[in-house]
Amino acid sequence: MPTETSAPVGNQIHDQVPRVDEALSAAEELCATEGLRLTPVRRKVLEILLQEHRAIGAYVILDFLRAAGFGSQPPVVYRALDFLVAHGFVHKIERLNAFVACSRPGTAHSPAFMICRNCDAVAEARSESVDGALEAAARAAGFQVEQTVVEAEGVCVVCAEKEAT
Amino acid sequence: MPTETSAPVGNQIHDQVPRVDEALSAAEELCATEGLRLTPVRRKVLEILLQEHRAIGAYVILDFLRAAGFGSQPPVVYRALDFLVAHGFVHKIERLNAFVACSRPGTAHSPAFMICRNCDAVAEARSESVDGALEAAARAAGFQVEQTVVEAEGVCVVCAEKEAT
DNA sequence: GGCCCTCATGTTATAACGTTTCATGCGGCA
DNA sequence: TGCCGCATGAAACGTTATAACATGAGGGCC
Repeated sequence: MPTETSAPVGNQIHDQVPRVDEALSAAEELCATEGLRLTPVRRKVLEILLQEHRAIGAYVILDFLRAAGFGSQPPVVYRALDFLVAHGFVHKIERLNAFVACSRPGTAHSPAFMICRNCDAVAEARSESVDGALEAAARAAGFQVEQTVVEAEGVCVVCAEKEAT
Repeated sequence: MPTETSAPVGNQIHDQVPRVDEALSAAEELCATEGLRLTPVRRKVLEILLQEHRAIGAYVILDFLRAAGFGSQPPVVYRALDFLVAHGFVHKIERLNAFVACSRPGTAHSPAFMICRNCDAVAEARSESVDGALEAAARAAGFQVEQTVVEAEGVCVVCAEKEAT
């Protein structure tokens, strides 16, 4: 199975659509075993993010919710996002003030992201070594790390090829 | 000379006030040699951030500017911040949507930050090893990194001691 | 001097992101 | 049945950031 870091970033956008249902089912199971409630709004928000497969803003999600007949006030989407982020189904991309579905839910991880400035694709990479380096620097400063934000902005393979022409 | 990573995070807040003028002069020199214009607004914004020595929001800076007789509309402060960030005098802390003076201007670096969730102290750490790890992960994904955001949120030494009591 | 060009600033308005607050409803449980 | 905890609905507001257009200061050039 290819990891996020070994697959070219730009290509991840393809080949994902049929997996949305699968990912939703997995999320439901995960919630069931952990006593969490994947309510209709939460489920819908996760579905939207899985379908987009890129980082989108809260108000874009809100538009989708409205179209699907859910409440359309900001707290609706932010509450759902709070839940999904807290339980690892979704990540926030701080650089973009946007949200993306987690590509490996259920596994504890503090991910690193590669953000293409051209096509907005966001790839989630494993970041063990990054976290290790960060943790070492923190320890030297007497700092206790609780959460990390690691985001790289640049150009994905696909867009780099286009720019080269 | 102690580096940012070897000094305890919470302590950095002290012992910095007398250096504001010094840092401002250094910035002026740097601009002179590079053909950049450190205009009054830009200089004032940098001075404000140097005095605060912690991350503050754009609208807080704007309040200071207003009090100092400068324009008080958002674009005034955002334009100054754009300049200062672009030329490495100031960093944006994405996690906080706030800005902090660079502790090592003039030296090319993509810093890592330690943010205390209790006292809001922000320490700038060197991140060579973090960047290296990130760069390696990116290369494996065919991704060209242009900029990085590395921020750790947690508890600084001083606050950890207080919490322990 | 007069002209033009560039860059910085001033100002109005608006977009985008996020929270507070209070009310409503629904399921579990004593 | 009443109570409680949690999720939702909705109104209002607060915060962060940008677009768009006008004004002005300085520098080079004829």
